[in-house]
Amino acid sequence: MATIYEVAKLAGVSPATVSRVFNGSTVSAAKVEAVRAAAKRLNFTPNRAARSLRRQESEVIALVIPDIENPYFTEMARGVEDVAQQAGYSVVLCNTDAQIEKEARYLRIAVAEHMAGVILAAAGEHTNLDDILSTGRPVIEVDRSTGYDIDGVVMANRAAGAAATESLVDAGYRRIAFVAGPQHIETASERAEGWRAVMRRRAPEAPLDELLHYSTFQVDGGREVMEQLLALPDVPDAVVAGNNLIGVGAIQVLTEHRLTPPQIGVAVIGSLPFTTLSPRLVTIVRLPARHMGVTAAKMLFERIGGDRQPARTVVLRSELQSATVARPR
Amino acid sequence: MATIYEVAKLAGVSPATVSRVFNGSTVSAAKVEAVRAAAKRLNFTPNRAARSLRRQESEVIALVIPDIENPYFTEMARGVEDVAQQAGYSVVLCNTDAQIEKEARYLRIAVAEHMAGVILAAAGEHTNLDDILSTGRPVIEVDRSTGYDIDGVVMANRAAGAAATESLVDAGYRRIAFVAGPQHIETASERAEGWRAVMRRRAPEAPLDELLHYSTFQVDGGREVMEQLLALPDVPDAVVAGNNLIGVGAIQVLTEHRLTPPQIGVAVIGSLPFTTLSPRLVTIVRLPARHMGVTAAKMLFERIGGDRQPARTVVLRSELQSATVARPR
DNA sequence: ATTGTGTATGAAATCGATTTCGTGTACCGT
DNA sequence: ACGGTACACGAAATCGATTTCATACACAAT
Repeated sequence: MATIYEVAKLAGVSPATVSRVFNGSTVSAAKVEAVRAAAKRLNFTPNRAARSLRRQESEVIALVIPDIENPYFTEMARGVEDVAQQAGYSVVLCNTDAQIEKEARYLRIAVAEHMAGVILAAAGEHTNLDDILSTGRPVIEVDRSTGYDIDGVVMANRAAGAAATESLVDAGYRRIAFVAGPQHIETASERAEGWRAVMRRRAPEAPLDELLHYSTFQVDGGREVMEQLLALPDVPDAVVAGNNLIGVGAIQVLTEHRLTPPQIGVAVIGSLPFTTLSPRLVTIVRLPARHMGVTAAKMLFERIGGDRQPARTVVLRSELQSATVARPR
Repeated sequence: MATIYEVAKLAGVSPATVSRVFNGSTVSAAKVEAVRAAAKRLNFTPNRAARSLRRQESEVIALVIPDIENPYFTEMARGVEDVAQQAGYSVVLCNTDAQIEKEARYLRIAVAEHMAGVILAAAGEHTNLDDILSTGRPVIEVDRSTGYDIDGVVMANRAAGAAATESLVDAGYRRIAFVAGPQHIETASERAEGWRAVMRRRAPEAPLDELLHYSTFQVDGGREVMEQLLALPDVPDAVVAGNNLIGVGAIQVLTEHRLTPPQIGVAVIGSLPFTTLSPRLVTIVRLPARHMGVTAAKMLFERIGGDRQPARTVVLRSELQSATVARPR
């Protein structure tokens, strides 16, 4: 590992000049040439630790997400990664498992490592950003808001919930259950509100309180609630899954019970990238996760670049990827 | 951000003593107490950049994988993350998209950042580890070997390919196609060899050359080859997918053609965590990806801890998660 | 009493890049 | 020709923690 001093000696200049060459300051063409040649010959790469110590900032950003195994978040991570790579930054992926303590630990590390910024999909409702924000480091919230006045990118959750429900109503279903995520997570309750609004308007006879079930945003959560729904005396004729994993769980259970669309209507909020379903049997409301990652990363780099405008929130719209066909009579 | 100097001043000791308190050197009980109190009061966290500059090593490891959106690799990442977190390290996730250039870039960063070590699922066959190994940093290869004499964790690919194939033969299929990944990736060719060996022995009449198809390790690759197979004059009666994503693609196409098991036999090497298939219709040979990550991370930390024994390779066995039922007559 | 063996601790050097400060030179306008 | 401005560039300070080196003291052994 060659240092800037060795390069300087070989090129016959001072270390300061070497630094200037690599950071685009004014250096005469001849010396630039000499430094470049020396650097190449010694296979020089600047020591990032030294740089970030001096600069008080490293070329690393943290992406903090609650579930690394959820394709929704990996798709988002992919978007973040692509933008970061372009900007010459690396991404530290921090999986919090939806636990505040793990999240807090990672946020502390982000500060201690002088990371350039953080993109955060909060683990719960009590995320504390006081410390990190007081250092001036930019934080972008994604998917869920934190209650702080910071930049963010969220999905139009209410609209997504409504679109999913609407599609089932259009197909002729009426007794439509909604399997939401944890009640205290805003993504979950907002999507449920979308469902509720459509139900009130278009299926006013349906007993909403019986049809709404909170769960976890995971496959097992979806399975569990779906089993419960099927055991009900008055089984719903359709179900909206509050996220992709709940959808997977619900459909698994339905398949096991040999109850598949269109016998029962199914709508999922979020994509199912690795399913093997026949398209067009299930309503899928696609959430642009990759785009969310890209947008958040771009905002983050604007802030890193020194942008000081007031905080913004970008709301991304969902898209009907496939719609349930009409219910058989 | 309090520094060690401020803590020292508040505690009435020298910075050296503060450092010693946090790094477990001999300090009198009274001063330990004073330093701890001062540190807590100032909310002191050691500056990682300064530490890694001095120590020539940071508490970060790199996990380099070819496809962050493949659940196989995220499952692995999960295992790595858990072990790293326990050890107090962070994980930088590096997605190479199977491109050597991106991979080389990340490896360069790993060196420049003085990362403590690297876990690498190689992008291709030409990974160059000369530079990073010459720095003495440990590298653990996972899933695919690199040709260097380093620690590694791989799957028993031949056995996995054989088990998948065997299950289909047992179920009564004979004309079993194999959709492999890219020919030059060892994982792909080894699994194909497992298939070939079983076919030779138990279905000697099958035309192996016609039945083996190389593709990409992605959903689209699986779709493409499956379409081709179905267009053949002499359609195979079963298919083995060389990895999870190929399996997804193949099953998607089969579903679209209304050709589902057991009309055609299907075996997949790798899990399909988010499918909604009826269990027991498709053979699934589970690969212990999480365990691979855990094992690799443990090996890495042994090396980071100074272990100098000769390189080891751990081979993990696959497991028959579900077996295709007998072919209908 | 003297030498030896630790232990506790502070002063100062160190890691390697960046950046401030100051000097020297070239070029411009008048 | 002279003051002024800009540029090129080296010396040295700096970022914050770790670590070496040296010192001081306590206690044991001779």
